[in-house]
Amino acid sequence: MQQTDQELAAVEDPEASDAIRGAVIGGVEDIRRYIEDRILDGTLAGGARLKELPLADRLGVSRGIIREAVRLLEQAGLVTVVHNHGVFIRQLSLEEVLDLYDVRAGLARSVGRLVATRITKDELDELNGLFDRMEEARTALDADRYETHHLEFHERLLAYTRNPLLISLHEQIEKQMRLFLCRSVVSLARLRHSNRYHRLVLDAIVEGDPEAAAEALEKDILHGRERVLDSINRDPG
Amino acid sequence: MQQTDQELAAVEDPEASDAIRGAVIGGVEDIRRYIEDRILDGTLAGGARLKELPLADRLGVSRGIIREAVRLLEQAGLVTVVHNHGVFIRQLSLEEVLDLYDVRAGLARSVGRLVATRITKDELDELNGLFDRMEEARTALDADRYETHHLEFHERLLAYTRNPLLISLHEQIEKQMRLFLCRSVVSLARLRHSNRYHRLVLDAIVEGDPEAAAEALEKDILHGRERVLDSINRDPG
DNA sequence: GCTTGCGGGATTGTTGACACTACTGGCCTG
DNA sequence: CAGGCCAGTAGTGTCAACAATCCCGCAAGC
Repeated sequence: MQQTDQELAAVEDPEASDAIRGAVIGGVEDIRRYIEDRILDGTLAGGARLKELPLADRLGVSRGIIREAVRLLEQAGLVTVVHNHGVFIRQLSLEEVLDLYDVRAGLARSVGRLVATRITKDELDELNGLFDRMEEARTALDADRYETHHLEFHERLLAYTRNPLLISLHEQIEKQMRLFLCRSVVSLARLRHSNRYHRLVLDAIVEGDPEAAAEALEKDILHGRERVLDSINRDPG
Repeated sequence: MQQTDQELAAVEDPEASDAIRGAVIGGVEDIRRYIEDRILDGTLAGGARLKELPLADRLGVSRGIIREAVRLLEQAGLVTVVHNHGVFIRQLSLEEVLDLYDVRAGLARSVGRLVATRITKDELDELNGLFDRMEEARTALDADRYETHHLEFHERLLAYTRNPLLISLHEQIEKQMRLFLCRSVVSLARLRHSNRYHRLVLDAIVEGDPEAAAEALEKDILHGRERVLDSINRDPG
């Protein structure tokens, strides 16, 4: 809405119509989400083949719908389609995972820069509250609760950038990462060191220093990248 | 190829099969490229409606193929699909374009960091050659030739990161940007200032300083963002 | 014994038709 | 004359069937 002087466009405006409808969508998107969920929860393991007919049968829809949903997932990097052969759940090599981290590091930097610029007082309070709860969980060595708050922390951070594309890309990258490690193993070592960068991020935001916030978030991701490398070197395969 | 000790995988390996086939693909991908080209060259203007049946008829394929290609384009952010209403060429608001720049700035940073780390001597020579040719064109005020070399410069830079995901995302972002400004207007002002950051990038790479290279490339993009804002403010609408 | 050619079965690629929805224009009514 | 109702039509959503391709197993030949 709130666009008043742009109605001169001869072309139709999809947004307006979408606002009216929008509620009851159904169809391809549902199927996509179903398959995606099955991939992310490990039901469909990496490398597994996805047969269209059984899946269509199981979900009570036609193969056409499945194929459309698969194209979405292909573009999102969750499956690989081989012509005349089938669709396979994507399996990431170590190299590809490291590539993911490198991309995510850049995105994290944008997140830091934007959040520090755009955050409101209330939102900052929210982040501070989450940080405190993380500290609590950390000192109590409660990995599960720490992880819950940690996820929430990053989710909020992302939302406060107010950049839908950034949010969308970040989610896409994170989904691909989950292809590699279905359940993020929260090591105690990670628990011990993790909050350091979050403190830096919050400090930078309070100071209104976008560069420092960006730096801290980027380093956080690159630190995670090194951790993956280390864990692989220590335990190959 | 060159993967010798990973043949133990019980699951099928789509990559290997893809290498064998791969040459003659045809099908959805061709259709996708056709539509994409028509969008990027302005034949299909932003906001225009894309009717499946005429398009399928024109290209001599069925509507199913079109629909699959459209899903690809939807995920790539080039079209918007409104349920029961149609598919529209995406039209970017100024805000969305600025969001694109913010994301691209982060990606550019990753590019700089990786290139400075991984580039070879020959590749650096290649970049230096391109830079010199850009300087030539710049002093001659030959905007077209400058733009050609400029595009090549960034393309090479991107390739030298050796990060396929980064390359793919960058291309995706750039395609979306072209939705906004079909023909990038090369102003003389831009011509005058543009090579500064490229010099910084090359210097940083020579010095083997990833941080500086990342910084220069990020600033280059953010500079472009400001330029867009200025040009809009100067010439609204 | 190993390779090579060849059906058989399964799965993907593609198509045309049917069902449903939303817009369009005219008509009827107040 | 204005406003709303109602077919008609264009276009999308969905489906089931047909055609093409590939993998697997088997048998024949060297």
